[in-house]
Amino acid sequence: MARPRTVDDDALLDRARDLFWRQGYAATSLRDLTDATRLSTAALYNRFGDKSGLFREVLRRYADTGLRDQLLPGLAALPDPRDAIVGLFAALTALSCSTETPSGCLLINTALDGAADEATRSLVRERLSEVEAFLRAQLERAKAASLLPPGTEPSLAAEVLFGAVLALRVLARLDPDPVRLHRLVEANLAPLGLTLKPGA
Amino acid sequence: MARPRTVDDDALLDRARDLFWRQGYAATSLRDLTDATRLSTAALYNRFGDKSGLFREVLRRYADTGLRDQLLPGLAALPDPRDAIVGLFAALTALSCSTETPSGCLLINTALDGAADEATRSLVRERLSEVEAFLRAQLERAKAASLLPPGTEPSLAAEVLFGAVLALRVLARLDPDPVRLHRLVEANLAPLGLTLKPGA
DNA sequence: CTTGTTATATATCGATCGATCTATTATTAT
DNA sequence: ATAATAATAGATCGATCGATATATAACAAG
Repeated sequence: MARPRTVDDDALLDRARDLFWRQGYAATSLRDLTDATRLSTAALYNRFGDKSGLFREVLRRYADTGLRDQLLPGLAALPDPRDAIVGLFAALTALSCSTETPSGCLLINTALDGAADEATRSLVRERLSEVEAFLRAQLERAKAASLLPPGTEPSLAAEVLFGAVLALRVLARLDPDPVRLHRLVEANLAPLGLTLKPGA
Repeated sequence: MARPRTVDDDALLDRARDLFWRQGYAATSLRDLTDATRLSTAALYNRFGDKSGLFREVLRRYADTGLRDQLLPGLAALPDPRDAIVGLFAALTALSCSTETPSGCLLINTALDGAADEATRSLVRERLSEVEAFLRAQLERAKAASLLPPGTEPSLAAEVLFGAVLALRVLARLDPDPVRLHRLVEANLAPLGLTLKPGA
């Protein structure tokens, strides 16, 4: 019983996401956002309250569509937990090497952005911790099935692999050399007897 | 043959550094900078050209005083290259755990800041690559002296350890838990037979 | 003391920032 | 048809942004 929206949230948030991703939060102006979304500031504020609220919605969608809804559940359903771990790194490496998307990870960029308010930082921590939780769960599955080198501690190994994720995503923005990124990932997977290469 | 400066560059850049470090480049205004330095915008522009020029000078001093001038040369002079590597991680871990300094690394924060111009990004890459070069040099020294596990490739190990540095510094801002940071560093040093603990 | 040079402060520039007010449009429910 | 509701555009708000023009202050060299 109201006027219908001319731009749906998904398309709107995707366009805003690309701006925030490339330029950062502070460097992306309302003017940039209205130009990209073809919507007035009034319309944006009616939906999201303010710029920070829009940004948080962008972050949520970024994390949800990128990880929570698609990638992680699919990987967790794999019979072999080692494939789940390798699959995550394969996806993140491919994303880091892609030229169609801005380099680096929007969540990690935001984690290092000192201008982010506490609500935003909290959201970032929550979503990034889901990645580590995924790794820990798969490593525990793998350990229970004796698929890991003896003495491997799932919780500690998950922290180390999560660190590898952070390094990968930072390096993707710092020096996006696909060869180097692959080398880094392989070196971090090797101690667990894992590799990106499918037939090895 | 000219009017003397009322504030020396070192003190000025230190105060500006703390602002950029905590808030980021875009979120730090000229007003913030003039308040902190007790200098007018005209004086700042006379010295540094513009805000970006001031920021680059801050970055240079940050990298020089933190790494190039003091830490790395002292470590490189140690007789045992393993002590040099461990010493670097000990210093970075202590810095990451300190509450007297803003969390995280200004260079890495800037690397992920999409608003940085190319001159700034180039400076960041150059200074961070010095860290990896240091690690590579020490690992080569160690390999030559047969101080590393057999088969260790210095260049690859340096990339992995540099990744650990990135992860450490990101995690310091994301979740600055000293216990966790130490655990991460130890886990990354262990494969090379190294440890932070001096008597082990 | 004068001249030249540099550092600084004050005042202010136009532009742009995020945000809001008012009015209008498009829809559903009655 | 009419009323109620929500979405949007257009205009504009005061504040603040980075930057600059002008004038003054403090020193060294002659």
